[in-house]
Amino acid sequence: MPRKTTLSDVAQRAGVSPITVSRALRRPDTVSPDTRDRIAAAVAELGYVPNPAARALATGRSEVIGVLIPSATNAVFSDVLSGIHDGIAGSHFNVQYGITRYSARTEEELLGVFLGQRPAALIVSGIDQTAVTRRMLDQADCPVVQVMETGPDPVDMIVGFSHHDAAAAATRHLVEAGYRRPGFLGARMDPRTQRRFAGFRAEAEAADMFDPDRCETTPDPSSVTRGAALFRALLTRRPDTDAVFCNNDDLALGALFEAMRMRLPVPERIGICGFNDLEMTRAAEPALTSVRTNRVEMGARAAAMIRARLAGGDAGPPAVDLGALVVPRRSTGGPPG
Amino acid sequence: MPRKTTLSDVAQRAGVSPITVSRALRRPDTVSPDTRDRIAAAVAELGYVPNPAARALATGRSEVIGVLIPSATNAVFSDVLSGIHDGIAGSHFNVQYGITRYSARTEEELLGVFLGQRPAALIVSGIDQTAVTRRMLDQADCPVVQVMETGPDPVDMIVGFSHHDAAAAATRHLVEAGYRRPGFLGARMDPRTQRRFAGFRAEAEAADMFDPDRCETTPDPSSVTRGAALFRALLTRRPDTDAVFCNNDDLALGALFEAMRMRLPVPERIGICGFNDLEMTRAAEPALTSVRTNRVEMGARAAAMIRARLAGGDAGPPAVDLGALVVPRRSTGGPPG
DNA sequence: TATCGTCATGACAGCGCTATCATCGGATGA
DNA sequence: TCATCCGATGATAGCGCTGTCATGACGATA
Repeated sequence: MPRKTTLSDVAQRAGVSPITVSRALRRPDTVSPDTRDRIAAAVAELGYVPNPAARALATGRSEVIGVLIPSATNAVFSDVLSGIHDGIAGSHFNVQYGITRYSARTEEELLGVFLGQRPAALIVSGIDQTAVTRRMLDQADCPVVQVMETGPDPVDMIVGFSHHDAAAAATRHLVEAGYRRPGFLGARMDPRTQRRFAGFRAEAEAADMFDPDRCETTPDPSSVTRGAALFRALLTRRPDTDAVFCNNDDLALGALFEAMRMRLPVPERIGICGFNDLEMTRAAEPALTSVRTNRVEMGARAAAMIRARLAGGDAGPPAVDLGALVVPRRSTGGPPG
Repeated sequence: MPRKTTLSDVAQRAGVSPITVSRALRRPDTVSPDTRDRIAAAVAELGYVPNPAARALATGRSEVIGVLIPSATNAVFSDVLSGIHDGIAGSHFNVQYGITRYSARTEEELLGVFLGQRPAALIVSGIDQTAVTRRMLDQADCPVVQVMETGPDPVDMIVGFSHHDAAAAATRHLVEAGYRRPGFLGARMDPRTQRRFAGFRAEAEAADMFDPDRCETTPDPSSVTRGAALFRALLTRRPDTDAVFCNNDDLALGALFEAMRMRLPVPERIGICGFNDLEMTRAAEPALTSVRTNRVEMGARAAAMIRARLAGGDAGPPAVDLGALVVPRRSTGGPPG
């Protein structure tokens, strides 16, 4: 393997000094068009690729955007990641992920690692950081975006939606559809799930329909199988339950299948509402009502805010509420009559 | 923000030279227990975190493992990612992803970027790289692991399974279950999909049951909705089709829902087989037959091979076939009789 | 006792880039 | 005409770390 081409090689080739090449690459307008062209030619001929480590060392700042998410396999977060990737496409930035596995401690550790790299920016999930994490974020001298939620006291910038309000809206939809004995299915019970539960509870209480015995939850991870199990447990304990708000679409799909197995007609005998509006809700039979959250856009917005900030331009408002929309489908068509 | 603590700060605090601290951190056995302890104490007191950029510059080698995958939202790849994360947990390595969007050209570009970072190792998806990509990989002086497939001519190391054989096995299962007019549903039609199709075709032809008119494919991305549409199209054109091998579980789920809408009993009237054995196949009603591929383990193995290689130890065989297993469930219970 | 090898540690230089200040020729204005 | 400014380029130093070689102390060996 031949030695890697360096700035100096390019400089020599173009007949200028290394620093001029550096300038031509980073701020082309500060170099005369003539030399700029010669340098561009030399770069192309030599196939020069800048060494990001050297740049990071000299500037004290890397071009890595650190992203901390609880899980890579949860469709919700991979959508956000996808949006982030869209948002940084065409820039010089790179994305580095850390998976916290829903552990605030792990998040804290990973953040320490990221901070050691002097990241260009940080994206973290949610607003429930430990005190130590919070302090590190406050002191990080780079843009920080919290995603997935809204909240009164962001570290820096925040883009997301209110899980409480979204769940409340879904619950209201169930009530308006004519259901009277709604239940709640939840797994994992992380902070976002808890807020959704709070939204369900608030709205159900407002309609005088809240019954703690109709809330079936587990700290275990969410899955379709778990949704089926929770649904059966709920309907066994409270056979008169006539609707379920599921904390996410996986659970809802499991509930739907279990309802089939139990021969409970959906939506007549029991209504089912999911959360996140994954693609499959549309194609299900019956199609599943769900709550649309703009996850890809969330990631893209976070990336855009970071780019604007780093470019020194106007980054727009520091808090963006992308909202969430109940999408009514047949699974909550209401009881007969 | 106070200046970041450096090696020298730690050295001063511990009363040794910087280079000794460097050694204590990287190869503790080369330093006397006494000084090692003093240095550890100093590191803890000062909260020292090494600067990876400086290390990368000095060694000519970063601690980033570059991973190139077609999509972050496809559950298949996020499982692999998850496995990679498991596999590098506790090491000093970091993972950086590039999303190729199923484009060999994009893969080529991203690889160029990664190579500029002098990664510790590379993980790429599949074996269908462009000539340029292939050359870059051949010349990369770091471990390279191809994942998701097996093949006769790996760049370096490879871990995966034969899509052809896995699809053939699934097709054989359909035949053995008693189905006689099997069809194929495929989307995206990327190289892996094509190989699965080839496996289906080979096995169907062997049983004298191949009919090109029973193959419904689209270059568009895969989704549950798409599965439903392809299923309907196939059953409309060839109403006597009695089983479908779906290229993945999303399509299979869509096919299942569409079969419900069309009132075609599964598995009596039509058998449905998926691919990947995502979690939901178990919970579906009827439960979906699928092909189990060991995606998480694939990522973990790739990471382990890299770690072993970089540690200078025995990395084991350079080609690992993780196999794939047909998991029969009720959706392919066979026609009556 | 002289010699050698080994272990623990240190001095020095340099990885490839950029921040900072310096330089220089030429255009501008009084 | 001379001082002034500006745009384009260069020289220098250093970012924080590690590779390499040097050093010194000590015990083993003959």
